[in-house]
Amino acid sequence: MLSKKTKYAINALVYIAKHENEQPISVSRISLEQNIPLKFLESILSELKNARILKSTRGKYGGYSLNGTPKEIHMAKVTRLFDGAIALLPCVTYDYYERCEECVDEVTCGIRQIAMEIRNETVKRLKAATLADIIKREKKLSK
Amino acid sequence: MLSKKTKYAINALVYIAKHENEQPISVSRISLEQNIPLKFLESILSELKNARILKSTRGKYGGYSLNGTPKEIHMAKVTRLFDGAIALLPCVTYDYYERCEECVDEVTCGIRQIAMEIRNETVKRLKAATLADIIKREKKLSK
DNA sequence: TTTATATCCCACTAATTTGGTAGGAATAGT
DNA sequence: ACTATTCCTACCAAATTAGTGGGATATAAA
Repeated sequence: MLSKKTKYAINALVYIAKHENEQPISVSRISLEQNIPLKFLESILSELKNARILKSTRGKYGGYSLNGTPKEIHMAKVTRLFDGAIALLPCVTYDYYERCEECVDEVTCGIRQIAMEIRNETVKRLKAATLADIIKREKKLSK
Repeated sequence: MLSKKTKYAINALVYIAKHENEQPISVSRISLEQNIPLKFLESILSELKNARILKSTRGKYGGYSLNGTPKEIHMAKVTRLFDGAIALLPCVTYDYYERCEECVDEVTCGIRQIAMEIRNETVKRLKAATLADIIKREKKLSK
């Protein structure tokens, strides 16, 4: 399951992407429109900024805007940022590799391949899920 | 990520399946061979029994044996039992359906379809990952 | 220069989940 | 009776998740 943090982050990003012409957008506005607790959202957007997914402008009329196009920002990156590895096992991740403690022999582990196949599929689809793609899907659905 | 409970469960099931001719197998033996804390394993096998994945024999020379063939028992069932829903969002699960609190409108949600596609793929592969399949893969890998 | 509106930053907390442990009752084979 | 087993209930510690609070800092406009 995606954490609330990740879901909030995606909702906020989609909102910002939808209002690209009005950027930057303040935390308080997103909080109101998307029903996300203000201070929590603040910390989320700050993390997104540190990860260079968003950029910020301080002071009056400041706020956040996308650091990149809606086609470049995708769910895999956001998910990894907040929820860590996407794979089912720590031993089949790029970014967060670790041995399985429980594992007697990694090389002959029967579920490792399976976990790897699932990860590949999942990452592929999450990378394809860019903000642009999500917005396109939403438009199609609201027709 | 799979929880330790799920991984322990799968390891234990694979072990039992591998020793089908010597069944029933005691908790203490599996605990020793698979390096799983005894009391924790006890509770895991008990849950597997309540879910009718294992069956038990009490008393001396008792233990656990598979309730079904190694081809019938698969990772999807075990994962769901211990970790709950497999999907990324609560609104795209069969067994554990719940609205996303964060969601403004489920029908036009752009990431719901994506989550559904990923779930379908993942469940398909986890269902294919039967004990028989896992053991076959292990044999292949140890050659 | 003051004021209003922003982000930034650091510390704290409450609730939930995860990964166990402890102790003893019930059961069955020898 | 003895011994090895599952069964059952309660408890517990650590980690993670989902936040909150308070104030410093920056910037545009009046």
